[in-house]
Amino acid sequence: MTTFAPAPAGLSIPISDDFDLEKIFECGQCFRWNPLEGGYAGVAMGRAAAIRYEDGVLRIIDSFDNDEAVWRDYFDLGRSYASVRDGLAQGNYMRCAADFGRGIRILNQERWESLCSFIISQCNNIPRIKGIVERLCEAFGDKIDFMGQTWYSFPAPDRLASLKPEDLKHIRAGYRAAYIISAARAVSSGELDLEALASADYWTALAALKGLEGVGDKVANCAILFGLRIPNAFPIDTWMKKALREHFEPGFVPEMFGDAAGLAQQYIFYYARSAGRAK
DNA sequence: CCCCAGGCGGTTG
DNA sequence: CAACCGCCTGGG
Repeated sequence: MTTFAPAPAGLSIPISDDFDLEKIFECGQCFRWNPLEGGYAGVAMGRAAAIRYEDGVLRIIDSFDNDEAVWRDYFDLGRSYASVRDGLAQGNYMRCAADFGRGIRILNQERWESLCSFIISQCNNIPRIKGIVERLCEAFGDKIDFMGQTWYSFPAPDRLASLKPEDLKHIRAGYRAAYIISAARAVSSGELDLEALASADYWTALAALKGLEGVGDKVANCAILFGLRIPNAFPIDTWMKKALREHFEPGFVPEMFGDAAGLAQQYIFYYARSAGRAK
């Protein structure tokens, strides 16, 4: 410990790759970030944080230790998105989608939070998903004091495993409450090892996750892409179905994108959804 | 009132 | 196999 080096107030990380904070937080991959003063504020990895991006510099101040490595990993800064995007921009439709989604990055989110959040997402709209997730965190997460406010971490599976569906009544998750608890129990007991699955191959992870109640192809692929960080997962929801039907050959398989499939999915999804909303 | 919203699981033809 | 339907809840 040196006496002359003041503790940094926060992080300043210069970025030269694709990076658009609004697209990253609004493209539907995460549910706990909200706009604040030209940037975003929220909670990830047990840290409340305020984040902004201006003039090519990512500025972060968090409630814990401002560990640059943690946030570099979260924003996937070790991967060059510009070059992957360039490779995906083939054919008119994919070129448009990739251009439109330029700046999206796939966040490396916590495994359990990602799985649980996408269980909640099924047959639901984003404002309501965010509401349910926030109520879940307020009720069962740990308090975090930050910027004069109280924030809450995402509750660990152990915390939820002992609950009964009635205990989640006020969360207003509806029929998904039972799914949340049974998934929490599977993770908490070690029956489902998310850490191990992260180093497994895609098909192994898919089969294991689909063994959970209330987890089918869509939810499993989201958890694999965003939580297990397996890059070739390809979640197909109603928007993706429509886009694939209208703009791809009937014999399309996501494997044709290889390890860039997950990012391709994000570009297609973000593009299709924005077009659908504009109508 | 109806319908839909980033599904899943069980049943039926 | 495909098609259908109920499930909780909230918003348009």
